Amino acid sequence: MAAADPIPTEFDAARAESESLTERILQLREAYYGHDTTLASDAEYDAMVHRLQAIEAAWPQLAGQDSPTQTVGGAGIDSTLFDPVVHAERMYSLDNVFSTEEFAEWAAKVERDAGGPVAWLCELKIDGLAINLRYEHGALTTAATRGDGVTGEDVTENVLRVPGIPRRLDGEGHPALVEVRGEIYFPVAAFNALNAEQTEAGERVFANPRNAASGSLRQKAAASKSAKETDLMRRRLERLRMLVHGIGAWPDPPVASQSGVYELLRSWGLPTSPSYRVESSIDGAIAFIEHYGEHRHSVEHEIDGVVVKVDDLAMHERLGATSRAPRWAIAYKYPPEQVQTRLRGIEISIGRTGRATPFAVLEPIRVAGSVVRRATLHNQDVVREKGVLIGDIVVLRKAGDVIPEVLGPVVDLRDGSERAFEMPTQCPECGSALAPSKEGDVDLRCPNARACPAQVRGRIEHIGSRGALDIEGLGEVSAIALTRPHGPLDTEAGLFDLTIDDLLPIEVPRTAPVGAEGLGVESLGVETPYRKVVKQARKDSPVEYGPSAAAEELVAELAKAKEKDLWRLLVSLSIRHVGPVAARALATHFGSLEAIRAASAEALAAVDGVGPVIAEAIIEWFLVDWHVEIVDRWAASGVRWSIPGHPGPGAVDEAPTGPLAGLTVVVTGSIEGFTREEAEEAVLAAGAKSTGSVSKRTSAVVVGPGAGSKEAKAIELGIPIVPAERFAEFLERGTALLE
DNA sequence: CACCCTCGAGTTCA
DNA sequence: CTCGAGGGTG
Repeated sequence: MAAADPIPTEFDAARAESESLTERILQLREAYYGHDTTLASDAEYDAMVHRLQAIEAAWPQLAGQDSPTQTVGGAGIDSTLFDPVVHAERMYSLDNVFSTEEFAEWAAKVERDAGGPVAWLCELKIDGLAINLRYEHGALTTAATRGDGVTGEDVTENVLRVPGIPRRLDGEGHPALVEVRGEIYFPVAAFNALNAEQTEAGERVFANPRNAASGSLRQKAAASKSAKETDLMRRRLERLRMLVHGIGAWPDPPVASQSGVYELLRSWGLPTSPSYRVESSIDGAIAFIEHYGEHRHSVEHEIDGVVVKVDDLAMHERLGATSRAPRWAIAYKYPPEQVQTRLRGIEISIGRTGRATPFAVLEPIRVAGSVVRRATLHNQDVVREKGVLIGDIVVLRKAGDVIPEVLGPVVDLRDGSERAFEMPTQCPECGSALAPSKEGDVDLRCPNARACPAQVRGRIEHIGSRGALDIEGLGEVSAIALTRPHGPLDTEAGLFDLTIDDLLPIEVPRTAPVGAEGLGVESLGVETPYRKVVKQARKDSPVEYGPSAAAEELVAELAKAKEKDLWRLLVSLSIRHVGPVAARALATHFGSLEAIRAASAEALAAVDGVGPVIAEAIIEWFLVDWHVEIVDRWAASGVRWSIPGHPGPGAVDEAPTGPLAGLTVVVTGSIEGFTREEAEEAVLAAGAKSTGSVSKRTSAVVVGPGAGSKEAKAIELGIPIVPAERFAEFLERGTALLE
């Protein structure tokens, strides 16, 4: 259940502090502006605002539109730019809850006050900018921002450019005065496009759609601006949308419920949300909250929560409001998917191919359910494009809810101490000079493929990985252990010669617990993953050691790996551009490594899926002595470099046969009775190609539980979907099943 | 010359 | 799982 992300206890403290700060700040502000008195020094006031900003940076769900941080400084009312508008009726903000338990408590209290069950109107809380439209006798007279709830800014001129907002209401008999409240927002797609354009133009990106909407609406047309600038501004406004969700300043509307209000607004030609629902129970409302918690991305705009309102308008009257917020509505806030945190530094990691990849070292922060401390920055160009400086507060999100991604800096929070990242010139692991592998390449590489510890470690880990030899017990941890200084391996050449005796002495320093790095805790000792105490007769007699289960397993798995498929062995050589697909094509065509080695560039490039570049990469690979040594030593250890019974190069007709011949199939989600690997093997065995991404060339997508974006993509492209239960049937009958 | 695909990489959790 | 980069294909 995505809705009730477990909230750490610090959250409650942060929330309490932000509430008391908000109250204090608003009091001081009122005293200052309203009564011309000062209850605190400017410095004290500033300190409070800063503290609140810091809390909101760490807990963005606490930063609502009505927070004093949103209405002071930066985004606040600036009378020099926009005329103030006093709302005919105050624009309230909403109280927030952050868990379903809290929501249930609130709702139960409302039902007690109401004396019985209540109908709940549930709607999506859009991450946009609250706007008040004032209609007099059916004609739009002003559009204003929320401001502090009492006074906002006149942004009529800009709002008129937002599509879908009528200047005149449809129908007849409109009240002399009515205020229509709603949210102006950027649809996610338009927001992404806008940020892409900003990046391209060398301008700063917007941290979120709300800032973008606010920035766009608060642009000022000026005679000083060029026609081009004015045009740009218009285009931006035309990408905005509005949804309305309330009325004000109309004492006796001719409807009895909030949902009735929406129908009325819709009949007037105003844009209302298509996704609201009236639920007859608290559980129903919770189900709505949970549903959209899991489908936050299936609507066109960002959702930061759900608003639940009592549907009956008479009840609104009865329940009334506190000084800030009505008692008949509440905002349920989802845990944020975008947060801000400090970029402590940018470091370089060296991959198995020697590629130097910069990654962000972040102040640890919780995003979408896990604590993130690092995020990849891909390469120098990406660092530059994102415009992040070391020391910046950056916006972070989880792309696809999994991979942390730095979106960009919060420029407003810079204090001048930030510094630019400079790409190092030396490999952090072996000190070699980094250089592009060929002219004009963006990526820098460590040239020391043979001895750079990072590269050797990476290659050995790769050999054990699922896409290569799939060796149980050979993952990241054992790759580190095996390649430590004075460890048994200095390249992968000796991998299959490893014996239990080689493994026994391996010692790995115990890693410091998270958070204790650099605290001078040096005496953590070592771990001995491959040996265990067998016996010790008496306390003072010598200890006898024997191999641990991990050691036995690794040796046994290595022995098994020697006879795995030729294509897997090929993949494990880390030849550039030779992954599972190219390796399969090469293996079936040539049948043995010897045949591949003997082949000319033309012969290699003639294989389907192999072109001149891959061919060249293979030929060059075999020209390196220590590469050949890997092949020879593995062969001497019993590695089978050929497909038994293969008739020889080019002899195998590659035209696939079988029920799925000629199809391209994608498998996603979990399929009962198959691992992912097995399912893909089965697809291949049936004569189809198995690929990882859905495109218009895909023939069918096999969808099991847990499928994500790929299923959506398939539906979007109209590609046939095979449910997991019918997978076996599909393998036998092929396309016949699809008709 | 598009467009699609594969490769390579980073990250985090169960 | 997602992205960028760059190779391969129609």
